Amino acid sequence: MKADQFYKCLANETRLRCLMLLLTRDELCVCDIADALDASQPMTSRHLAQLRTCNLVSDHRKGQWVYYRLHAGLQSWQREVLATTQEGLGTEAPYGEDLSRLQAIERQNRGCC
Amino acid sequence: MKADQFYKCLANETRLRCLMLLLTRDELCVCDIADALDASQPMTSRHLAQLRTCNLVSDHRKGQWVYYRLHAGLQSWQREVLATTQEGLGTEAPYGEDLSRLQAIERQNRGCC
DNA sequence: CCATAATATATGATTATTCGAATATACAAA
DNA sequence: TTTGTATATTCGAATAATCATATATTATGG
Repeated sequence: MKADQFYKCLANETRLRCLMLLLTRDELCVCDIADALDASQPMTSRHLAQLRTCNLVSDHRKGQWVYYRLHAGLQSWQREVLATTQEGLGTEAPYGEDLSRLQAIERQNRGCC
Repeated sequence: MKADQFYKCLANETRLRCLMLLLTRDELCVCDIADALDASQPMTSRHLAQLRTCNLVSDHRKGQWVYYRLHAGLQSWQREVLATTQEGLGTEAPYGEDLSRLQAIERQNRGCC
């Protein structure tokens, strides 16, 4: 993938928020991501699909849920860029809040969604 | 600056090429950048102006030339992202070629432009 | 099979980005 | 002041991205 294409994927707050969340977990289902972002399901799905198309994330269905994770084939410098971003952003809005909401969701969910 | 805004600046090959070149030098004038990129002067200028507006680079005039450099106020994680990108891209096209052309230009220039 | 939940995609409107071409400005040297 | 070189800006057209809404699709439970 070309570098500017990679950065185009990061150049949208919704997608960046998805990626920051995925960086903290092995995998996440769409509904939890949407809830954590406090965003609509279609919007969340569309941006995840775009990340999938660009091979930044991969997905797999488990029953009625679809789980996304960072793509295993990400180049190491790309993964490093994402990690650096997360450290740099720290608990800044809205990224910190997303993580708090995700944790609250996970406490509620004794299963999923 | 918001993170997605930062990445919007990197999401264009011309701007990314400019930044990669600036990362290797203390400062560069517009004409040398344009020549190194083998791009038109207006296009180079427009993208540098955009980077300036977003505070990724700063400029100063020295006689008839305008020099650009990475902005001193860049957050450290942003500078790290740029450095990681450069390492990751290595000598990939067109970034490697840009640097070769720049070096050729610098050998010719006993002064500037 | 039916109803429902989770997810994906399509549609249409709006806005943003990009580029080339043309023009403008700033400075230097003659 | 004129000429030339360096740089910036503006304009219009083409393309791309974004969002909200509506509709499909897929799987689960009854």
